[in-house]
Amino acid sequence: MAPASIRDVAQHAGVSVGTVSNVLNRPGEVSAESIRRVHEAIEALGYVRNDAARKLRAGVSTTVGFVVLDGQNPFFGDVVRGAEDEASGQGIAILYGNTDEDPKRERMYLDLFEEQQVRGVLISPYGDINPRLERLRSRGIPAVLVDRFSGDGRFSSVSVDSVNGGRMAVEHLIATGRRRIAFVGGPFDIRQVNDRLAGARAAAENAAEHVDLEVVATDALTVADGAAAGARIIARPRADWPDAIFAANDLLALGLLQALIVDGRMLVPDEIALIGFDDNAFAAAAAVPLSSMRQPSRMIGRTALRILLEETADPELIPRQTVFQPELIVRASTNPRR
Amino acid sequence: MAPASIRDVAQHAGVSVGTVSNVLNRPGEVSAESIRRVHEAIEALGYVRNDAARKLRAGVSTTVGFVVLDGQNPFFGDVVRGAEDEASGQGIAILYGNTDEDPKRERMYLDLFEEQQVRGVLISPYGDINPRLERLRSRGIPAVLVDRFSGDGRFSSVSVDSVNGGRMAVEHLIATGRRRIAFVGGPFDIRQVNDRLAGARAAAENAAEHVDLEVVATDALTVADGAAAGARIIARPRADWPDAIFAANDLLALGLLQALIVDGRMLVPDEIALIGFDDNAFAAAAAVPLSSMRQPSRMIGRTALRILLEETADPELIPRQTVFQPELIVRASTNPRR
DNA sequence: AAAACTTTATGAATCGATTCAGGCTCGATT
DNA sequence: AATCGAGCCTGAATCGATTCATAAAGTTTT
Repeated sequence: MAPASIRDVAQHAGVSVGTVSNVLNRPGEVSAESIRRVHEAIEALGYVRNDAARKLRAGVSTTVGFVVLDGQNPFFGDVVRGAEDEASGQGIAILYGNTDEDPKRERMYLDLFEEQQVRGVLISPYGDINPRLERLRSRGIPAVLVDRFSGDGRFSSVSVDSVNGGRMAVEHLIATGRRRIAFVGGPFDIRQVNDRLAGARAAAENAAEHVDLEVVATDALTVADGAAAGARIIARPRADWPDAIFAANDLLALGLLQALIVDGRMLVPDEIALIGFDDNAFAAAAAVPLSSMRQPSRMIGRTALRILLEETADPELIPRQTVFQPELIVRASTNPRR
Repeated sequence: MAPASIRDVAQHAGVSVGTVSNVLNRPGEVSAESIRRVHEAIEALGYVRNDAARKLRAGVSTTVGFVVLDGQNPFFGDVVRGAEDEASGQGIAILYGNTDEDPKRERMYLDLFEEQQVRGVLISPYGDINPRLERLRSRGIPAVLVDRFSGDGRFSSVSVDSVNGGRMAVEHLIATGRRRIAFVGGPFDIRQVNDRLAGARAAAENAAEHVDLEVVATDALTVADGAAAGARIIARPRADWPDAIFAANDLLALGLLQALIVDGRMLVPDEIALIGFDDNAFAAAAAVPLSSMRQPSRMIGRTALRILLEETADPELIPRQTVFQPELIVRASTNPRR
């Protein structure tokens, strides 16, 4: 049997289709009696609104697209979760796309979202997609950048102050008595990596005492690259080891932690302190719980979605940049030396 | 300017709307000349198909819903990724919903997916949702269970043989010389936990020599619960420690690893061997790389999506249960004692 | 009691892509 | 020369919810 349509409901309730629609969308303008009968009919027939027809006529969409840079990174998982929390309260579902830093996939998902006429798009962008986003906007689909400051201010964005985060991380290392600090991270064309390094440099230069800051470059922000960097570091003569490492994100830090274990002896934190960035779920869960610069990842997702919905409600809104401050989370990996 | 519709394209190309539609959907029945001109018009006008209208008339959907039990667990992240890989090749997008084991959220997402008339639903179910899924099926929306064997065979499912996995894990511990084994896991109303324990018991009983198997129950499969269980274990007199632990999943194992470190001395693997289940990305990345029973998580997602699409193509297909075998991945955490 | 509002209900028109019965052209067959 | 069929195209009808001009019924004001 074909699923019930609004016409069936109207017939069953003894009212017109217009009234059924009004019950569903503006119950204030309908009598209590009609509401009751319509709901009864809906119940009896198991009626479910056809979202395609609704979208076609009314032009309102109940989905939001989210294009994520790296689905494997728990940080993005948390951001999506935050957006989902905010969305589900409003009956909105999330169309999810993972690009793995592939511009082709990025484009594909934006095309798909345009066909779907989503209500809006959240995106942690990889390539230069301003033109694509402008085009979406011209079709009434706004976009909010996530985890990326919109330099030119053409779109709203929600991000974290990475420069300040880098500064705080290195200041913390200095405060715990370390003076020979290594920054592990890369590639430097990722904005966040650059910013975190800049902050680290600022902290090292402004320190009361002399602080060494060396840079150990990695190819990507992964556990494997972190482990490789760690192996390179401890392959040096012991005298050349740093006494602290600031990793550009927690994945690198986890890799480093793995490399900094020799003969069952954990070098962290007594020989080498270690601090990461993100404070993902696995930072606290590491063998030596990791100090980290917490990004309010869930809040980032919530906020981005909220801004997006505000912009769909009023397309004249001027784009705004929301920047959160990271928070220093101190755990065992940066305990002062014994 | 309103976005171009198929009518605008037809006018611009000097053909009828029917022809444009044919170019898009069955190019074989259209002359080369028409195809050329239609494509030219599409290009010139920046036409994008309106998926809502298409869905309404043709009844075909380009989205698939995926309801996930625990979005924080990297295992599910991988499964989603696998489904996404398979989907994106077919121009299908994934509507993503995370339930966090909340039956209310589960129901909400299924309602949402029904309104959306998704092509089908992938779900790692929590509560008893057979009635809801039957209803979806009666509306032409098939469902495939993920990471859960469909006992009654009413739906297709893709899962992993947890009993066998549990057996293999414990056999491996025995083979490396351990005889006092602890199973850490819970709650036992989660099917997988029960199955893994059953497999573990079988291995212990069938061993050539006598093997002790104790059960340390946890409230959930999280890192925190793992750490708590580990703390309880090493609080005992040393003589009562097990010499190996089989954790019901990797999250627990990571928590255990954290607890099994005393005075900077890592007890794993020399005092206590440790093996997990899932082989998520953080198992290999742990301070002591974790042995684990690998679930082919990405393949699970791919396979589930493929089966789903086959069922949408032919609703008469009989549900089938696909069961993968887990694979033993040996890493340092179960190295033989030195 | 008439006029002026209010409140509520009606149902045809509409959104844009697809479908399909019917029509046109042109070469092949009889 | 008439008939037929293949190939291609046309455009009205359709999917189901929303919107809105119109109307009916009821209430208040004069």
